[in-house]
Amino acid sequence: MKSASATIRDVAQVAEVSVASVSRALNGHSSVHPDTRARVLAAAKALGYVPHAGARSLSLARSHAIGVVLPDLHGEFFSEIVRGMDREVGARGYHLLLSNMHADAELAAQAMRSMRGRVDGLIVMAPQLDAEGLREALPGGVPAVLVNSLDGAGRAGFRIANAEGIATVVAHLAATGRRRLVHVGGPAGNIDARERCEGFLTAMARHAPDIEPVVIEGDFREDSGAAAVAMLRARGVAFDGIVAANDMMALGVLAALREQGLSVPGDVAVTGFDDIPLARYLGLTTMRVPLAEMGARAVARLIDALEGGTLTPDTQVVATDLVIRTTTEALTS
Amino acid sequence: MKSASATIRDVAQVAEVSVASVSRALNGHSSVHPDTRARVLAAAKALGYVPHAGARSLSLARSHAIGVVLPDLHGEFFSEIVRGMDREVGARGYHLLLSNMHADAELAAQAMRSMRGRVDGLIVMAPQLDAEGLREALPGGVPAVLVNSLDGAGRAGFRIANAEGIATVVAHLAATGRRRLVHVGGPAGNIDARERCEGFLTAMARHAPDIEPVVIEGDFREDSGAAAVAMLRARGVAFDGIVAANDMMALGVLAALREQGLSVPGDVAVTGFDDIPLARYLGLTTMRVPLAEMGARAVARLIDALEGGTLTPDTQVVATDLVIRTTTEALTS
DNA sequence: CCGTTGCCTGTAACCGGTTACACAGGCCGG
DNA sequence: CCGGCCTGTGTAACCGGTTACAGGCAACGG
Repeated sequence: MKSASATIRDVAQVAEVSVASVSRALNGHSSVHPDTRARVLAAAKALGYVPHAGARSLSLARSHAIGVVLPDLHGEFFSEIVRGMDREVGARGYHLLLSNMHADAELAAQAMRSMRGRVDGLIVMAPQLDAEGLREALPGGVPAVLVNSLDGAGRAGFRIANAEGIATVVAHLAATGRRRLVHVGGPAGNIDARERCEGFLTAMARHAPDIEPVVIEGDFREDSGAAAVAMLRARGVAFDGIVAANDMMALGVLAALREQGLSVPGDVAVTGFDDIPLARYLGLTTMRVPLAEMGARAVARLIDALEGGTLTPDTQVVATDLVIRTTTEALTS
Repeated sequence: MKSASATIRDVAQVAEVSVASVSRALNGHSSVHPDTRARVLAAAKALGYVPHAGARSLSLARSHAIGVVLPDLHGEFFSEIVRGMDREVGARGYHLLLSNMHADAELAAQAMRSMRGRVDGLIVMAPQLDAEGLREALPGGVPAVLVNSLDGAGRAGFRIANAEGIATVVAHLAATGRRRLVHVGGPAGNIDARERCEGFLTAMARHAPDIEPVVIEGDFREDSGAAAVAMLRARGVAFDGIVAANDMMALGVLAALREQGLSVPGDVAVTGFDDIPLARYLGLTTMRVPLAEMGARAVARLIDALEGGTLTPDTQVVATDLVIRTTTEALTS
């Protein structure tokens, strides 16, 4: 029981061998005499020796940690992704270093820089950064995988099939007889939000060319879904379906509609996007995005590259699945 | 644009000064001539120099990272706590290093050891470890704050006022006329589960001494809540209230009850514990535990200690609040 | 009996920072 | 003119590991 932790030199002294032998013995090198190894192991145990990971990674130029940069941990969207990463990372003997990033590009760059020498690779989720800001923020020498981010300069990455997903949603709603659709979009500047919005407009042009599509900008949070409904009612817009750009806003929409005495799905159908765990409980029809799987795949790809492979600079698209629940049940008219 | 990152010596060479001056200039020491500082800054920018955090922390014996050890990231319980930690840690310029821990004490110890030299302090959430296992697993030299864990050996910690919380729940149910209560408990060996279970029995002894309290063991996950209901029905147990040891099981209970044609709260009242975000959406009456706040406080306490304060080895109790929603509405008989 | 080989071990350099200490030079007062 | 102080800088040790390289020693063949 000592307060100051033992170093490898302490172990060497107790075992009466050199530090080199201690290092070799503890790392399972073959060229160590069994007797020596035993003495070293005994000394290490007696001293309660634990290798200093920082020193080791400095000398090995390998930290066995990967850094995760994300906008925030609010809501289940990022939580799910991180959960998937955590699982994969644990299975492969790595650690996860979290870093929150503000929207500001300069601070984002700072956050990433502060990880150099601390992690072997980076996973960056920066849906709110433009290509320019992202390229500047990304440090030079570190392998990085981008998730839901604009591809600044040919980096490896993952992105969600947003436009296709929204198109599926619109088609589904059209099939159940809804045509006067409103899209509640995400914040300006967010790449997912933009792709989903554009997908909505494209799909509407095909499925309901005679209808003028309505888009209201939200911020991906619950409140803005409710606010969108309030605005629609205030303006007297007629609608029979609301396509929210994510699940949280859809929940706000649901609550607001019910509060206004509108029935779902009787009067209005509602859809979300992401299929966060919460959606299942509320019967929300949504596009399932394999969030945890995407996180795990990002980690796997990064670690594969770190351990000898190469990081091909292409963007992999993760597909989405329509999950039909009660908020879009067919009208029984 | 170089692949190999520049070191401080490269900067020194370009700026034509010594490494000491570079270090001093970049760290804002006062005893640096303005001209020198300017040359250093220019050279650093030209080379795209970013300090190597690993090397720095080795020499400073300070990593500005704190390690978090937890059982898993499933469910919102730990997610919420981590979110609170993340917020606090970001505000104070630290990083969070995550490490999942298996239930096995030996693996848990391994996980903690692997963090030595990588973090300045540890936050340990190990509700499933007994005092013995925890004491063995905890590394010697690292300051640690325990959250929801048995206090192995006078460590600083936080714990939830579980027994008091459950007592409040039982009292609330009794006040609405429910007396035949069933407790669906958490997994054996989990400290929160045990405290909640004991709290339930104690409270029952006071509020309904004539009733034989029923306890069914679950595992804190949704399925086991449903399984508990199935078992109760199979055994023909009569009950008018179910006190689940956490929210997730309460959700399983709710679903199973409705599937069996029982009305909530008409036939049966249901309560959870934790007040995870999900609970609000489902109208679940529960005890609110300030999870994020607890995470933030744990971090704050640890960092305060790291930065000069001392870590007092006492356990702070976080209080819970009863949140009454629809699953325990009073009977209108 | 000697050279070679293979096994094991120790010395010391290195990873990339920080900083104690020494010291050069300019300025001051005596 | 000289000693002391103050400012700014460089040299080198150190943090705690890993490992290239050199070398000691026993066994072995010629």
